[in-house]
Amino acid sequence: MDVRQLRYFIAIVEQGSFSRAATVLRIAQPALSLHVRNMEAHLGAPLLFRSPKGAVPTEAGEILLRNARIIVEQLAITEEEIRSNESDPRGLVRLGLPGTISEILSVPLITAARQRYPGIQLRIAEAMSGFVLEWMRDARIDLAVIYRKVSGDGLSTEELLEEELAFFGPAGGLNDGETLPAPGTRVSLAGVAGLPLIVPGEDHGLRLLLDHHAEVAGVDMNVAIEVDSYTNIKKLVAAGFGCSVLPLHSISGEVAEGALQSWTIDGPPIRRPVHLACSVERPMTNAVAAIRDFIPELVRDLAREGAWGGVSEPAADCEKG
Amino acid sequence: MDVRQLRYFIAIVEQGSFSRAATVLRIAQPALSLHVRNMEAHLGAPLLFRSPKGAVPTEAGEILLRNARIIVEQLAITEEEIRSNESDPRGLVRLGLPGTISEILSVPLITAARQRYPGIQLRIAEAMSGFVLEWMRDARIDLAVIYRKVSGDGLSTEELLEEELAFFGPAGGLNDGETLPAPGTRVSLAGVAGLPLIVPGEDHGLRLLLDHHAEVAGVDMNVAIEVDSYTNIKKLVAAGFGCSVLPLHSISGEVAEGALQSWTIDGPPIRRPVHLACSVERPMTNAVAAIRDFIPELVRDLAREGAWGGVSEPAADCEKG
DNA sequence: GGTTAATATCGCGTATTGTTATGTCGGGTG
DNA sequence: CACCCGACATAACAATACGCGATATTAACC
Repeated sequence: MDVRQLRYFIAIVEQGSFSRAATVLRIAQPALSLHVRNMEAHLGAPLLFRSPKGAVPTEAGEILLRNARIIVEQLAITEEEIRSNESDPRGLVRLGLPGTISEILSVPLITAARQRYPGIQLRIAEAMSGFVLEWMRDARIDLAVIYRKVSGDGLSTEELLEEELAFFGPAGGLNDGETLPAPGTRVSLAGVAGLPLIVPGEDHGLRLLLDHHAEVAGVDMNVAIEVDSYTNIKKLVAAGFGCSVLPLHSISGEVAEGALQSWTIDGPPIRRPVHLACSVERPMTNAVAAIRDFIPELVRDLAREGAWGGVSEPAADCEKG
Repeated sequence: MDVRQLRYFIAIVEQGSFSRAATVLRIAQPALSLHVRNMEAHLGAPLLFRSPKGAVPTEAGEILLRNARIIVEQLAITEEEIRSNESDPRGLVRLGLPGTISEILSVPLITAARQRYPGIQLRIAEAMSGFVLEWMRDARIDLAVIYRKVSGDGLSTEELLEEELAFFGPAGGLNDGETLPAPGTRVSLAGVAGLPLIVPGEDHGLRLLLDHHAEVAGVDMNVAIEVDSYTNIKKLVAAGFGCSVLPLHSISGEVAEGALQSWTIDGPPIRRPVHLACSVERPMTNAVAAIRDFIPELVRDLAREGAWGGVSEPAADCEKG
């Protein structure tokens, strides 16, 4: 049996007549005769009692009618459910962020997402870029913001922007008396590499980036302290134990407060891309897809407002489907 | 959406692959591609996540799958329900019978019907033929056994048999001393009309029949007592207050017990047809139809066994559908 | 880099579905 | 009582959908 036949049957019973149902259904009356006849043949029982005044359901017809209504209704509900799920996604979205990104993105994202997608529950996990990527591979999170482009391995990334890293030091000068560059001047990598540096450990993306730039520039870095936390790096720098390199936006607060001072690095700027990663091998819930599409928008807005120190809005290259 | 598409979709998900589902469904794989694509276009959402390893449902697909299973199941249940209802009718069947018929038919009918159609509940109402017909018109009963042929008025009748009426009197002779015919002899209507008669009132089918026969034979009936109950007629006759005319079978018990004696009426036999009436304008439940078809069979069997004094098995003429 | 195994696309034949025209049957009406 | 009308049934034909086979495309695997 076919739902179309069920619909037709319901219409006939509701109209009490083949011909009236035909006009309502905008088809010709013989089509209904045929359909009912086929159904009756299929079920081996008369469904409608025809009379010159119209048609009324037989006992079998009553049974069919009762069930047909349920089935047709169920179908409509199903379509509605799917459609509403498309237009108004709901469910949990787990997002992994590195600390510096979280610091600037978490609050705007949560507030904006809650407003735009009330049905979506965001769970943000904060960790270093490497861990975030690992979680992503383990499917412990649905989306990740990381500092590298990843392709293959079931992941796909979309570049959000490129952050420019800034060299910064304590506003009050270094504890060991070494002189810092004059405020507002441009500094060269070679000129500051000799200052005591507070940087993350060697398996960190930022450290690798700095090492790479130092190598290209042919200078040795004077690594004074290795700390695996952006907050602690900033605190140690503010306390005068050395200088460091971090995204501009993550130190702008302390700079404004007068705890830190920063210099623009001369020569090739040290930049790192910020990517949004999503799984390409698992089907994504609509909630995840909504957030995935929402984050780049939000980041663009933040960058435009100047809230994000980064630059360069790249073209999207994340396969979305 | 179409149930066929739902079935196909379920098969694809269960098989985890378009092509495997195609072989299971015994259709070509491109057909499945098309169907899924149509469904996705219709719903405005991807349903399956295709990969070189097969296909898994997306979020929308999961919703659809869950509902599709229910719908397909519901359809199967519906068909099953209708079919089982056809093969094993159940429900209430209200049957109206005149007293003399009930006396012979009720017990065999109830026992036989209960065995053959365990799902059917028989409710037998007993009343004089005229009342039974009235109930039938008021749709207070589904089937009626009556003594006349009825056509039109939304009713249709099937003749079950023709009862032959017998003249009978008290075995011990009449109270007033009038002489009864010799046992075993044939009597003429004219010869017995003068005896005191105990008959039903004038609006009774049996009384009308007797009046008609008396008129045709040109004799006057000596109506001694009018009683509207077959049982009471028999009791009064047995008590010697007069003679009467009733169907042979309804007095055979008392004749055998020696309470009554009966004579065959010479000349044109007094007969009345027994009809089974059913509504032709209301659709009949299968239970009613089953009993309607069952009663003639049973009556035939009873007549064959001799349990029914009637004769003449007519051809069925009741429209059955 | 070729092979394999999966889905997507295309063109065509056929079966299903719907339409128009006509038939049949009952009931109501002059 | 004949007539007409309204309702369902039937038949021949047209449009659409469906399924098939061949082939393209893609990603994974060796």
